[in-house]
Amino acid sequence: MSSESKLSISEHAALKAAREEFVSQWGALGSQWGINRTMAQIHALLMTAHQPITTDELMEELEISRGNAHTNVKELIAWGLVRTVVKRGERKEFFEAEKDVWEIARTVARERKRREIEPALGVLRDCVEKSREMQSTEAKEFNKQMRQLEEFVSFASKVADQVSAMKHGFAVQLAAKLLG
Amino acid sequence: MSSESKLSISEHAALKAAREEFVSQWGALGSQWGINRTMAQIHALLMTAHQPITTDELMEELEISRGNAHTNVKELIAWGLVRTVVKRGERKEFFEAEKDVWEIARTVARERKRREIEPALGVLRDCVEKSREMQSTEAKEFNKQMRQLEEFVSFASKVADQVSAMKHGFAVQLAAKLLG
DNA sequence: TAGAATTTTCAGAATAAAATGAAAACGTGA
DNA sequence: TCACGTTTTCATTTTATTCTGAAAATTCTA
Repeated sequence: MSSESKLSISEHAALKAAREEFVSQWGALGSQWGINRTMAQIHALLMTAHQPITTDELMEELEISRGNAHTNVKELIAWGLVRTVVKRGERKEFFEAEKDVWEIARTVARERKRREIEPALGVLRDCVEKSREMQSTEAKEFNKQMRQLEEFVSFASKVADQVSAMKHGFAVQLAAKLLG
Repeated sequence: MSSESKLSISEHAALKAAREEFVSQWGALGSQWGINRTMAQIHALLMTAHQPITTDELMEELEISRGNAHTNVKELIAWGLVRTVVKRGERKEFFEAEKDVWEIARTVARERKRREIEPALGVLRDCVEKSREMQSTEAKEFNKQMRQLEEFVSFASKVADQVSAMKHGFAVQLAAKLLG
């Protein structure tokens, strides 16, 4: 065995270890957000895969059941972060993740806006509306607080729109500006 | 009973209802994030309170136990969103929330950076480091992906810094610009 | 410093979320 | 249409999180 192939072997093992570290840590971080651990792990695995992966491979890599793998892959597809790939001559479905980080950011911005910001805006607008005509000091304070919160969440909503409409190049520019 | 005081009474009830709606919905929204329902509800209650509130009042308003109220108030204090108020002649502690929305945003930006962004950056830097010298195509792909993610999370970190250093007035300007 | 008021802790109970695995449904080629 | 490989569903189990309530610790007052 040549020294080069020895290197290859240890490098292969080290890469596998690094990737496993990423998958596992990313899963832990995900659950600190509202994201379920398995979903985050599957996403991490697919983001760092060099080729599309089947449900069976996910099950094996993460040591999870078929139902779990299936549900979470479908959830990632619903988010728009993963897509199905059909390979000719193969009956199984393969999955691959979007790898472009800015594309991922845009997708997440769009989805979080839809799932989190918009419902919050609804609640706030409702509260503003309900307390609009009230006369007491307390009611006026409440109305003011609700209006301020609404204004802020509305701002967040616009930011999400801007981000999700942002072209890759412009994002890089903006990043450079901010980081410089 | 004058018509004015009748109005007051129904207005009072309507305000109470609106506030309860806000507290309950805000709690539900919070749990969609990584935030526990009770903590979000306490925060909502304190944000819309016209005066500081005791643990016993929280317990009564939200129908929760002392332990629960205590733990979550302390957690809000740890986030920097709530502070203790001592009233002369009172042995009980009172709590009040920061009400300025931009101040809240700055605090949340600072804390989320510390709790979520920085650990993520740690993981990514570790993965970049570990795969830096590897030779195989797969390893190079992995390293590239990790570098791109690191760059992005680093950007998010800078944004968080900017926001948490932002003066109130500047935030309003920026908002106007973006909303216009 | 006793003792009363208040805060804090934490073991156990209750609840919510996630995972399993097997059955059902689906789709395809013979 | 049948048989087989695959995907999907979902009742049940497991795990994780949150909550309770009472005891312990702390703080204040007289």
